Amino acid sequence: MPENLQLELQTKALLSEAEAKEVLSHVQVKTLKRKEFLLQPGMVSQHMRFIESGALRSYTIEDDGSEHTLQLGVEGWWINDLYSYLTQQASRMFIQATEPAVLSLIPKPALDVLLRKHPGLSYYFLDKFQKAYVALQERTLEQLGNDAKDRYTRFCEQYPQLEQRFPQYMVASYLGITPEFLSQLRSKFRS
Amino acid sequence: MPENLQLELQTKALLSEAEAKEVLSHVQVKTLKRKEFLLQPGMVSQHMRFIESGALRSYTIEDDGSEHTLQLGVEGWWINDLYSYLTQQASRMFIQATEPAVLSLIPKPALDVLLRKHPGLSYYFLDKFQKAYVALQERTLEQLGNDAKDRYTRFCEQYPQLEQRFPQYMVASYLGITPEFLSQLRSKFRS
DNA sequence: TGAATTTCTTAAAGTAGTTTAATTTTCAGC
DNA sequence: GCTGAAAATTAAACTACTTTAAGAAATTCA
Repeated sequence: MPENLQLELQTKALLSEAEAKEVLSHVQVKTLKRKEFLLQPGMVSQHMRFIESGALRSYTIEDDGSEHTLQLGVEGWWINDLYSYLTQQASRMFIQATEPAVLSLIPKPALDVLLRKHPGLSYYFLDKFQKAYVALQERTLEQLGNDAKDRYTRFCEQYPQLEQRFPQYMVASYLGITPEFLSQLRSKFRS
Repeated sequence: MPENLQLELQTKALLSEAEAKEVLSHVQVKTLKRKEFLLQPGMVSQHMRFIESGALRSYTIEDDGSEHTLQLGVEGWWINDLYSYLTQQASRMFIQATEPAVLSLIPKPALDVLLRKHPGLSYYFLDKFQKAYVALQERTLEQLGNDAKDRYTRFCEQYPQLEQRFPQYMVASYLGITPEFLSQLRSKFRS
């Protein structure tokens, strides 16, 4: 079933078919209905999670009830609370399916062993982790320096597939603006 | 000379005195005058950099001339462009001394070897890296969710030593507001 | 297919933060 | 201790974004 993960491992992590199959032998497949949760506050993230199909969002809820979107992800992406996964501490995040989704989960203990065994896999995850860090740094600088219109246009350029796929209010929450203001921006943008 | 680094390695990375001395044998000491640069755009970060004494700031300059502060650091902290260091790509950042400073530099090739040799050192840097990631994530959520006043008060709580030590306009640029507005916030805060 | 729910839009009034500009204060370095 | 430069303050006018509210459009799933 985890065909997309196998493809990813062979083409991106440069594993042989046999190596990829070995990784897949540890994988649990998880199916989520729309609105179902993959992770909730208080839980510890026990797996690396690859999206085979569907779409998910990770977000926090503040004391005042406001939601802040950390990540939007679709098939072919990894989604996780890396903090909770790496430190094995309780998460403060929700990860929820925004469309029916199928995920491949690699349990941390199994992955830790596999990483030592297959250098290609280590490099792949090291690279993913570095890219996650850099993307976060970019986002921090973006928020410091640019107004909402610029942030939105760059978001559309950078992630054209996401802008179509997620409700506007989630995109607004990712960008740090209200859905009403995003709606205004979009209508100005069209004319 | 690198006494603070030795202390850090022995108490935080839990290295023996002999191990710490081995690390120190690879260290270059660099002295910076106020306003001197440790890193500039286009350069590749070749070292892990520990602040023995003094204070530094890392920041970018946008096309429109505006500055955005990524990190403020004082003695006992590490400061770097991790992206450039890890990927060995050209940096887009400035790192500048805001006070006369002394740094201990560990060249990347030497550190890569040391990390394999001393597990304590690996765990120490893995932990540092995870914390850097988490701090960045916190900052992203902070900026999405809180207004300037809240961000400033939390900054003061979290880093009381920094608020005193750096010019206000750098703190403002770290928080993503103008120095004028930070000045207003501060005067409201006092009364 | 149709009803219920969720999402999006529009607009007016309000607010948080910026800009500009002039003045004062602080501080580095001789 | 002086001096020039850098940093901080203040205030008024302005703008980007939020809030509130109400109606329209789209989507889900029974």
